Amino acid sequence: MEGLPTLRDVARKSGLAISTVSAVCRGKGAFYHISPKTQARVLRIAEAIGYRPNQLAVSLKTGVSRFVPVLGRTYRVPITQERQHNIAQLLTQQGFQVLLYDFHWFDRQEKNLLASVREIPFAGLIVSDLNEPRLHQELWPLWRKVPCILVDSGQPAGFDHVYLDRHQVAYQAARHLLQHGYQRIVYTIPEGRNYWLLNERRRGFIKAMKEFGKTVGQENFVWVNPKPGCSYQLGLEIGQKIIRNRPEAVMALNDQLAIGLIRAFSEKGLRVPEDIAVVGSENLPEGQFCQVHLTTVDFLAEKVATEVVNLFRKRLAGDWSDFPKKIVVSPQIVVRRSCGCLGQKTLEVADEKERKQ
Amino acid sequence: MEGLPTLRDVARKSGLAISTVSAVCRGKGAFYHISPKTQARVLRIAEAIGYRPNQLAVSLKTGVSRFVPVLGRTYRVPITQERQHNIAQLLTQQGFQVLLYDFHWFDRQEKNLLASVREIPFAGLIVSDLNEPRLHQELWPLWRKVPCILVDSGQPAGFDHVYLDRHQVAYQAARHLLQHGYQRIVYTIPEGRNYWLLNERRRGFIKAMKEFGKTVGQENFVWVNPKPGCSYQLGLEIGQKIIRNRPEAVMALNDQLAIGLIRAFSEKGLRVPEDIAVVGSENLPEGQFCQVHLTTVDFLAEKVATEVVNLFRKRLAGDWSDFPKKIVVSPQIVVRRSCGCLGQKTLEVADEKERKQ
DNA sequence: CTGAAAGCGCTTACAG
DNA sequence: CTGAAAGCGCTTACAG
Repeated sequence: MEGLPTLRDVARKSGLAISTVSAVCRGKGAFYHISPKTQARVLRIAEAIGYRPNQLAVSLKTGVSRFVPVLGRTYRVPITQERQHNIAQLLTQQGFQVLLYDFHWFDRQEKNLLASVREIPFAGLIVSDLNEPRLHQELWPLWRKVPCILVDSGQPAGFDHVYLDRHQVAYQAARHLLQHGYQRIVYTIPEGRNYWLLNERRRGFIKAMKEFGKTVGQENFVWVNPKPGCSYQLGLEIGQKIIRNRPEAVMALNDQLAIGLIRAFSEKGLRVPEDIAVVGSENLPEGQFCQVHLTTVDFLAEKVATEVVNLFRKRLAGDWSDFPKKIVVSPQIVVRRSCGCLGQKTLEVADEKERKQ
Repeated sequence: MEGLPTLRDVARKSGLAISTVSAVCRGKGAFYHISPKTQARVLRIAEAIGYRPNQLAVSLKTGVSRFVPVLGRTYRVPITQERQHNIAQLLTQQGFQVLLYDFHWFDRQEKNLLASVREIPFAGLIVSDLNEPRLHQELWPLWRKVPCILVDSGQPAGFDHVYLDRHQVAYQAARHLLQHGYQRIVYTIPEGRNYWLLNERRRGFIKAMKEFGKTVGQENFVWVNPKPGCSYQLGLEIGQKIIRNRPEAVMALNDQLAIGLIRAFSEKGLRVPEDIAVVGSENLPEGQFCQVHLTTVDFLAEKVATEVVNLFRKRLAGDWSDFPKKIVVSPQIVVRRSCGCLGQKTLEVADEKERKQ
């Protein structure tokens, strides 16, 4: 830190007062009627010695911070990485300083994380993937009328929340399968976990099944225990087990798991989608490039990120009129080959027919 | 930011002077002979009103910053994400505030990135994946006797540099193939790029080939154009093309590409490794779980991250005795099934035999 | 048009 | 043991 040029250095070099130089550097030269000649000289000197305002001092003085901690759970989870990346990019491009934290670094010590975050005055907070309601409480001491946007985080009371509609994820996938005549459908779902976004998936699945006159029981779920970075292999393992029960279609928790499933089925001589269909969710790039191109439900990370940052800026601008707000982003099914449909157009026609019957 | 409790609030509540409270909060109570009773009272009050020292003010006053910008190129590149994650975790756990930047956000406007970084006084800098020598120059104005550790970044003059040995990556992979009798080996290498780490790979490849009495020509390279997130499919495409020339073994630029290759070969009825061998590099989790478990060269992201952070802290502690230092981390071959070896032990025996001949 | 002065929240000698 | 004072680098009325 030592030796960075300061406003005083520029003032001394230019023979002007600090306040004059400050005004020019902030672009307020015209406002203070400082002559263009003087302004140009100041700017030239500042440039020459490499002066940049010290944001720490600026923040301290003005009480306005540009720091935005972005907390999430991204380790080896491509879809959350993608979203986090998009959020950070938007914030950075808009002049914020992004402090990135991963819950994975703290391992059940989220309090340490939050304590560390509290030491720097921030413009606001973005918190993703916080499913445990008890942790929502922890956020309160951090949060004093400064924007705090939760993302994909259960049902936080008294917080703005932007999330991707998991009910729709499951509903769209199941409906798509049912429309194509698949009857015995199973859904791979993490076991022993019970958070809201997951329940939403279950509910969406059940709703679609009911609409097609089917009941849902234990036999429609396959309990899995996903670990970061290993979804693909989990799909392989689960796929081998599932085969015994001969379902007609599988809804995978995510794309990597789906790709693993497809692999497992092929190895056992089953054809996808003729013998068994697979639908993923997330829409990662690899889904376009596996052996059977994956039909999946796009999580629209970029759209979610945009909504998050827009809401964040709205709050920062002082508009709390609709607080607390829920923004629900609807996912979008992407039809490729893994469930035997013929393309979106054809699908819609089939859909129409079905309704008329 | 408004309304955060300050030292003054604690002082007023406790009826003590600000400096006394400050001493206690910094754990310097004993040093100043402040009575335990007083200390306990101060701490209790601070806790009660949720006081935390404002790091911006602390930095400004002491001239010591805990901010560490970590720059890199991680978008949809699992291996750099892994390394970045490890570095950020170590730094955060050691009390630094990590500012994460991705070159991808700036798209040829790295100057904007650096300008933004310069506005906050930092403890030091970690810069990864900066292969263009012209950009090394840009770092100089940022860097005034504050640690700046480059990672996997070409051959920066006058900077500390920690990198994974790409020469070894290619050498180990090629040698492994040659030891198993594979003759016609091709290496998939990005085309139209010419940076040092890539050249190191070429050199390592050539060295191994020479050691086995083989010459290397254009026919030993397959030029590819990798895009983030699409390596898997690139492998599929390239695999289909490569088949025409019937090589016996392929060294893939990375694991995802390797997995794609294996897929492509299988689809054409070639058996891996009986008909054609594939070696990856990076050692991502998925390599353990693809159809043929991938033999690959581990990039040891965690080890690299540890070296980076250790060197960073050494510099921060004022020890510049060995500056500028190069730390070269050697990768490690991970033998699985995709090149037909029988396991590390057997391999080494084969190796010995070969040398004796 | 320009400059002197106060103060953001803290730490650090230094005086009592 | 405790407190008054200066100052980190900046911004912002306000006086000239």
